[in-house]
Amino acid sequence: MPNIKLSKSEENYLKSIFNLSEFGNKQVSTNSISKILNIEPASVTDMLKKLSKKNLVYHEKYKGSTISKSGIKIALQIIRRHRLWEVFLHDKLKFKWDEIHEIAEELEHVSSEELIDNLDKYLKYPKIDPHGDPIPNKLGEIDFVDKISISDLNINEKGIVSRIINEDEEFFNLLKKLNIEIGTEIKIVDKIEYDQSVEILINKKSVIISKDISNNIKITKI
Amino acid sequence: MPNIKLSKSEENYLKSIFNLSEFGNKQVSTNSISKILNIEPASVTDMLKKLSKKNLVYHEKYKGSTISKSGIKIALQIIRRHRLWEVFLHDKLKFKWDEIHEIAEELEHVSSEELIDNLDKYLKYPKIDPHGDPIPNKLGEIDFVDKISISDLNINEKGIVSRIINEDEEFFNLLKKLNIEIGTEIKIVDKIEYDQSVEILINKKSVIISKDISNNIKITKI
DNA sequence: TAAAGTTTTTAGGTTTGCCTAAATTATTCA
DNA sequence: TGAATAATTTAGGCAAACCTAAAAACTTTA
Repeated sequence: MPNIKLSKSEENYLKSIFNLSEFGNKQVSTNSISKILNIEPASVTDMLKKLSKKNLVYHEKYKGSTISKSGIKIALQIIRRHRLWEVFLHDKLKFKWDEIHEIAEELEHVSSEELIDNLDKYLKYPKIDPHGDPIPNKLGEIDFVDKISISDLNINEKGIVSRIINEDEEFFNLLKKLNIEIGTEIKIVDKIEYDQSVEILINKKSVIISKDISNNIKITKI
Repeated sequence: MPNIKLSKSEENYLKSIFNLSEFGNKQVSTNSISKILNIEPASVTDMLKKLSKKNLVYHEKYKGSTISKSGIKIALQIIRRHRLWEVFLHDKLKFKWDEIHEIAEELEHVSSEELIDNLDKYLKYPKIDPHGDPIPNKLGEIDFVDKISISDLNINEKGIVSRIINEDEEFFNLLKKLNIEIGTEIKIVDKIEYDQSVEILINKKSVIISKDISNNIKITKI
């Protein structure tokens, strides 16, 4: 397969389509891509045609788009680059958890395979990024640890925080206030039926968090 | 001064113009920029107009271009980014001397001031890059060590290799063969009038190098 | 099931950064 | 010094990646 060199735009589209498709399994609407990338639907259609011609997505007029095998492969490489840079920014350059995403968004488009491989080695082949997201290896293989949310636990069950979905600064600050970070152990004290908020125990202190918050915190059951 | 965000192209032009201008002192011809960037003269004219409108260069029709104060400032920041990345690639990621330029050429356009400052700190504020070129600090200040070439030494004088001008792989391989790298001590054995080649002593072995080669190797006299 | 609403596409523009060909200006040198 | 040559600019085009407005196709719902 001739390693096609893609533009930054094309790479961003592929990454978004992959993310929206839930690992290539779902059809993706033109509108959803438009919203995620903040680009008008008409422009998205243009690009879908282009990616379609390159066999990176299948696009059926007025229906939706599916990412192809080779599209997935490329998307995983971009995600790999992104997450490795995040590890570097966080662990080596001491950036805070919520500052790394934007910079990694730029760095991920520097396309030298050797660069990424050497970076990977330098970082000692990390398996997850600072948000707890798994990092694909050189071959695009990725650990699909099917994570559950806090709200999926029952009363008295325990878990370890393993992944934070929302990457906004606001959310980051909230977690800091709650003393929650990756690795934190939590225990479900109570589940409130009314609004599905959850009372949890963190370091022997109990707090009540909303449904929205608990959905954004993935855990490993213990 | 409102921090204008420049495109990759604009940054590359500014960097080239700065380099050709010998630190802002010389007028630069449209043709010389064209040659360095491998872009047709007509396109260079277009860009010069654009940079002129932004007050980054002064451009006089059919005469030449001069880089402005603010142009120099920006150029120095780009050079700073480039050289810091080169140090990172060489020292941390263990890239070879001749592989780093191309990758740094990409990385230098990732424009986060915080990124570069943290990188600088992480690398312990290096003063020179792997080629021996000085790295501007955050303020754009740069050590102007006025280096002399091998050919400037007289017979029996000694020097330490401090900077390699030519960054091509070929030249790199040649230096490897000659056992020359930054820090190597050399002594002038003889200067051949005929073609201005020089006989030098490296690690007790004597070799004759052409004028072109000796011009590309800067040294510090000892 | 047809009208209304939503989604998607088409058509026609814009900007950026490049190109070629031709015109203009500057320089060289006989 | 003026004719040839070289350097530079102008003019007109092109592709990429956006945009808006309008048309077309799908979906919902009364």
